[in-house]
Amino acid sequence: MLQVQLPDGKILECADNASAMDVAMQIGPRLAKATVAARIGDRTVDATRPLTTFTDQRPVPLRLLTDRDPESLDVLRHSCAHVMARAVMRLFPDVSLAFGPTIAGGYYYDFDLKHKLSEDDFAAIEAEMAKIVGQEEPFEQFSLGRPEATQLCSDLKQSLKVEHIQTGLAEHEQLGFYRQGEFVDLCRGPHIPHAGYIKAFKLMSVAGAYWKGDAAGRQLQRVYGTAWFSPKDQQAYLDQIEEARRRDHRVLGKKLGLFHITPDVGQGLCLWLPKGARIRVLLEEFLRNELLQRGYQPVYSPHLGRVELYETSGHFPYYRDSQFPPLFTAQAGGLVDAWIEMLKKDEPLAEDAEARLFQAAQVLGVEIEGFDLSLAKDEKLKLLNQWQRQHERYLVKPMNCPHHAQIFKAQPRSYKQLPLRLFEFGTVYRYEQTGELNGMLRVRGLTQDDAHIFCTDDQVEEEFRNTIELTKFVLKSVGLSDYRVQLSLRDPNSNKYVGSEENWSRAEAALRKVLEESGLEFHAREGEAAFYGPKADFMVRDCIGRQWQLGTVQLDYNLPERFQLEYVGADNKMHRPVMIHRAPFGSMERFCGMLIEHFAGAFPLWLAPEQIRILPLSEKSNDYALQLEKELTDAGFRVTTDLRGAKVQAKIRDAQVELIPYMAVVGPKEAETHSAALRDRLQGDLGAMPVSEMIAKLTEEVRERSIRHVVKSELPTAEETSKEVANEY
RNA sequence: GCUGCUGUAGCUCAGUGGUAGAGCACUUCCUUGGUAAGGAAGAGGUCAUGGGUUCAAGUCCCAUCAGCAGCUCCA
Repeated sequence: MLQVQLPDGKILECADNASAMDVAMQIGPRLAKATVAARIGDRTVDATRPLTTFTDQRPVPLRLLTDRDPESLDVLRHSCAHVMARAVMRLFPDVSLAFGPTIAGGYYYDFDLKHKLSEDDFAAIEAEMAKIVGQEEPFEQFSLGRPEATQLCSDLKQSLKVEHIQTGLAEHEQLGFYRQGEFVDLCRGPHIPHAGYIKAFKLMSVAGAYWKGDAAGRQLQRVYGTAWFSPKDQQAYLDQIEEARRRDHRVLGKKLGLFHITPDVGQGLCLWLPKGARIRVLLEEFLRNELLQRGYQPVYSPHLGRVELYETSGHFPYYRDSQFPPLFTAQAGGLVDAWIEMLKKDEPLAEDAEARLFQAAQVLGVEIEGFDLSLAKDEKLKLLNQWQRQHERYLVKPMNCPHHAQIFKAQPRSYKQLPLRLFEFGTVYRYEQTGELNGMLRVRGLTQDDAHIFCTDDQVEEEFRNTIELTKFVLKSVGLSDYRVQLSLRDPNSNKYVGSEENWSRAEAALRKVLEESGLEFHAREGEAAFYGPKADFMVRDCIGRQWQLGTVQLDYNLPERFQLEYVGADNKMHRPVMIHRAPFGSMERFCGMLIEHFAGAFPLWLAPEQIRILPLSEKSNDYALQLEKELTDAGFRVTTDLRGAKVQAKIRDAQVELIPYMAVVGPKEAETHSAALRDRLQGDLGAMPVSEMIAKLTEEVRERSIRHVVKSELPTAEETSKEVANEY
């Protein structure tokens, strides 16, 4: 007999070869019907295979998973991925399968296929899937040794699977497969008992993807789908996607006149229209006041800096490809620069090509003493670099920190001045890849609410704690309360990082300690750190459950080293300060873009670009309306008056559509009593009230920075999209 | 950067080789109103750009630019 222990501690006696399904049946047929999979320890397993195949532990620690457990959805979706692959294979027999894991909200499967899939194919695939689901065939697991597994995949003409067994799975002695009817797939599982458990599914989109995520590798076609235990759940999911689409900041930004991006200015370069700029100014003023109170000092730095500055900081060599190319004052600068880059590459430059470069350089007035084409590569590089250093080269700044480091260096520093907190809304430019650009969320010119804190080793913890507090305060003020922190640490197996082992360990330990003490939800991730230090990023969830990376705090032991920053300590010796980079908003562009989506364009009163619109009943009341506009403007509000010769209903509708928080309807009655009929965008008519009362009410709402009208997502939010390929080997 | 899709009026879009269209917005006129669209008239286009095929191209082909989705990247 096999002993099984359920979550409530109860022990059941079962047959030696019992499966989770058998256990469920033993408890009750209704439970058995609802059972989808099972959990043994922290592993999700098939409900239909003997428990003894999964564990040697006795009694077996078993938790049955029904369609109500979140883990079950992953199982269902992965099975649905198999169903989809099977359908695709029936329609396109020459298809070669890659991977088909679950992801947040659904699943995908990558195909290598001659036929170019498009959404037009979805109906046929879905129809085939419906047939498969209707047949309710079971998923049957079996294992093979390496040679047999390789042979099987090869017989099935699945070359990608063969490749994967030989490379990615080189360590595995036994390889698992699942069979469903004629469809066999190399797969770790687990799966639902049979396809009939899929009560709702839908193909969502098709896109390109790379084999094993390698941009240099083969391009595959990826079909995304979703699957649910009930059509109702699926509809709720589709509704949420629709809601996200409605909130798209690019659409709202256009509709509400907040910002504009045009190829006439350049890709990824954002124009802030008056109303969008208004929101930004308000946020900047809010933060500036807060920083001044917290002992920060404002600084300004130029948009350009010498290339050498960024060579010193390390940014230029490391990020060269994602920066705008250097600017040269000498005419031939670009040519020499390109020449150097070509020489640096391993493949040798054709001799006549280099001769022509040399000639062109000479035409452009480059004179390099002692240069000869017959010189060794290193010699040539030395002379060309020497020429470059004798001529000015500038970079549009990709980072503010080197400038701020220079401000620190501008005078001798004493420990008494530390911590020195320098802040600037600094605009930086980065040459992001075309495919990455996305409205205001990913741009090529962005303004960071940047600051650098220079402090002693002893102050690091306290300063880091303060920045965490600041970020918490800022997020709270704009009504963002659902967030957690991602602590990004170095990848111990990589050598892309600069700085000593010891500094890294110290920095990582300090961050972890403060985060632990802060009570914030945080999780650590290795390999996500910046090249110069570990960081803590604020991952903020908006009102419909999407996650955004906004504020960031980064520790840096490296830059002070590179810039040779020093201060005089109490011991009259020179010491190296530590630098903390921090930006509670992150970038103004990204933050505002996120806020637009979070509020669906309906900003709270304190941030609304237009707070009140005065609607005169007819032209007869225009004079009073304008008088009221002046009064409200003097009281500090952002007000306009709708003087069009339209009916008040039409004016109301337009103001509603433009998401103006308050309307003030005025007619002869109001003019007589110096009042206004206030209309709340959300609650409707609030009735007439004296102007003084209205000012008091709205002033209070601004002062409190009240947030109303934010919807809360009904759906459980998908856990952050994991990079791991679940369900796959 | 890669793969795929898209580009027609300020906006949203229709137009499948034969005279450039609609709704909204805009302008003017009428209407002077009490909480989500009053009426009429008018103006607005090098059909993204450049080539090509054709008697004829918004429509077919090629290139470029830009946008969208996904991948890859993100100091």
